[in-house]
Amino acid sequence: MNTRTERADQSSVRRTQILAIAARLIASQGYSATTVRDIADEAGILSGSLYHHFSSKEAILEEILRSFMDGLLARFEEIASAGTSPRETFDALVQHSFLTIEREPDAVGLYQNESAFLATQPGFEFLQEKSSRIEALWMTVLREGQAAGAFRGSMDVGVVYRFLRDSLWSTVRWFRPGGRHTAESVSGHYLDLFHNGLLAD
Amino acid sequence: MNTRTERADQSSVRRTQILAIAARLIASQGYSATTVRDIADEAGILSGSLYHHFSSKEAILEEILRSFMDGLLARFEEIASAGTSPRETFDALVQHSFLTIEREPDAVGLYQNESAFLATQPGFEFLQEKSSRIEALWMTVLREGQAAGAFRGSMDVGVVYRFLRDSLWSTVRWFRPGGRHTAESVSGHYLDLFHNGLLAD
Amino acid sequence: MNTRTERADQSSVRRTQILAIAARLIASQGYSATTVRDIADEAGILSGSLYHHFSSKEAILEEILRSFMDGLLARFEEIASAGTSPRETFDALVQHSFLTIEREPDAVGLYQNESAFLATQPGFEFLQEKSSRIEALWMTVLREGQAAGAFRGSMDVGVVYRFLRDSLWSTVRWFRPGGRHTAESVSGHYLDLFHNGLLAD
Amino acid sequence: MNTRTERADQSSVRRTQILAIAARLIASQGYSATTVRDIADEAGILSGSLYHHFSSKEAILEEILRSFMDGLLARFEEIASAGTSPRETFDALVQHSFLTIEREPDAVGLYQNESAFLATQPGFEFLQEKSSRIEALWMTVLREGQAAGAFRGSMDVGVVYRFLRDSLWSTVRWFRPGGRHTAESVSGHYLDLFHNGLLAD
DNA sequence: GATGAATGAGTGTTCATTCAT
DNA sequence: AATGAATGAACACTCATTCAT
Repeated sequence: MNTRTERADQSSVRRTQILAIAARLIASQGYSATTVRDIADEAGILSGSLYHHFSSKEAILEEILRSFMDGLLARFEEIASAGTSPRETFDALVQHSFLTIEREPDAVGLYQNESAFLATQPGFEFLQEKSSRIEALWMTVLREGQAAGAFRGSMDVGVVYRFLRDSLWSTVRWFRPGGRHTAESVSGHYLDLFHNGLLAD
Repeated sequence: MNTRTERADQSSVRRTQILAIAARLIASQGYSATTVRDIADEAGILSGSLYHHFSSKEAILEEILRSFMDGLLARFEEIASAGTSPRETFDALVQHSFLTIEREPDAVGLYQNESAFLATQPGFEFLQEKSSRIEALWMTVLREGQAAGAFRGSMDVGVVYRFLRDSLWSTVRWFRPGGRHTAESVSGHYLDLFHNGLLAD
Repeated sequence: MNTRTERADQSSVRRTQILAIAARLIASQGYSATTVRDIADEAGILSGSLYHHFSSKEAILEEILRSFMDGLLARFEEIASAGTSPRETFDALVQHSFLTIEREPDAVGLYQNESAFLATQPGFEFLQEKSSRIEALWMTVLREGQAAGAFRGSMDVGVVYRFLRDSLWSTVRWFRPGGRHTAESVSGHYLDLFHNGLLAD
Repeated sequence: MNTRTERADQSSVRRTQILAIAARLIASQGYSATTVRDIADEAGILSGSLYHHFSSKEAILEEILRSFMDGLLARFEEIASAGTSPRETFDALVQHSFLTIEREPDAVGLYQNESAFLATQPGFEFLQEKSSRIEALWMTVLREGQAAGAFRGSMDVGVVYRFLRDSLWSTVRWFRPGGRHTAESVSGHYLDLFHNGLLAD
């Protein structure tokens, strides 16, 4: 590996470190309560030095969200196009979601807290677009499941999707890696509840 | 009604107006992105004049959250002590929750966005305390339902509660009064899903 | 005079003070080398307090230039429409210009230093417009003077105007009120030179 | 030519390029509004790399001004000591000045905009000194012209010099090489006006 | 109860400059 | 001769808060 490549890699490493730090702080304090000085302090540099790597505070936020959404959508699309039955696909989508919460809790938390407001802001239109595509993908699975007789046909799929989605992603607030739960165990509880409901019999 | 009472009432009216404005702004933009000037502008006064009504920006936030939590807990306790069956109690709790979202969407939204971070801040310990009591109340209903054979006994009540709670309150993000849904219709969808689950048969 | 009027006047007084301070500093150091702290320091307030009176540093600059240009153009138009002979009008324009330099040397100096660059900047289009109208007004006087046989007909009026204008307004760099020269004496020298030229006979 | 000399020449070429770029940017935007990054960008290098050629931003400015002033004064001295008549000398000084504006508009423009402020700054005393010598040289020509009966004796030579100088050098703001005017044509207009004045007869 | 002027701390960002590589 | 990461000071501007009027 030559010197130029090493340097580019180091640069990439530095950027990635900063993005991780920023994601953590923004996820826990909120975007506007997190200062660039907070981020720089944790990165061990001065706040002005951040601008060597990123053009603005907002650009950091955008990069975190964009790469999170891109990765998530890509993986969801793989799962949806795997040719499995609607119920199997649904279960796999759920399992991957909990895996994502386990692996990237900061990006998930940040998205949960900030995306509603950001989606309307210039430069963040991609949030709307990606989440629409994710919604369409889940809705398709639910509708196909109804058509195939796997899911109850009487439900309003649009409303059900929202209940499922919110219940799933809100998990990030209490399910943190290293605690009592794993992605797998939470997935299990989630699927049991949403498959069968609360009622006995 | 004497002059003193009238004045106190006017003051109270003004306070209530300001609290409503603040709740709306904070719910939509977040606490730290909402300035006291934003609030004052909407109230038609100068920002400094807010301090005749409230001692600080934080005090406004606290008052909104405290009265919201107090009211909610009080009503939940009424419902829980009505002597109905666990399933009836559960359904009533759900219905009242959606009614609360319909009536006080700003307080609910604000609570959803800010409470996680605030709960650890000095002066906001009451958030932790009230929400613990609410949690205990719901958990009791769920456990009693299991004991009575109404709810499936195999579920982890703690995890189920979180799924139920998050799904329910997150509704505030898409169910706004005056839209396609009413508290009643959303309640219906919610109870159908959580009672019976997704799966057919 | 009631309290409200007094206060509005004080406010106006404060603004005027700040504008005068800013004009002086910007005229001597340049706009971008003059900081809002420089201005605030001289005004005896903190830099942030300037924003109670003006929305931005640029707004201060704009207000100085706009009121200067408006006043100058208005007076020039009065002079040009007084019905005097071309030569009398010309002399009066010159005399008023030197009077302006004597009375508002900071605005004149600031205009000399910054207007060329600013004229192309958004929000400062008025500079171009006003100076075009001033140019048209002088050119008319010069052309009428040629037509009337008062001024030599062989000269290129456009070029001559520029020589006259630059020589006149550049005076601000060395003719400061309170020095060896007065507006009247400098006017005399200027008119003698430009009327009769350098050459003897 | 040996390697060392070649290298020094390359270095010299690079320096000259950078000086030309800097002169152009500073002339059009002003010194403090021109960043070292602006200069480096146009030179195709990073801003830090400028410091291999110049010790500071100020050193660039100084070098531009010093070489401009040295060249101008040297040429003026040649003209003044050519033994021609005062009027011929005067005309030659004017002609050379316009030639200088045509050849080095950036240095001239930069000097016009910045020298008044810079002259008082440490490290730029040479500006004062050179311009004093230039002034003395022109004043001598004017006085000798008066003594010889070529120029009118009634004029205040000090004031006249300033009018002549400002009118001449301000030309840089509107006379740019490649436009409608040449140094020669502008010289002609200038000399006609200042020789003979505006008035007919 | 409200104004308007001001404070003082802090915000995101820019800049000339340094230096190991 | 140039890079790229960093510095440290400064910048324009914002904010919650205070207080005399």
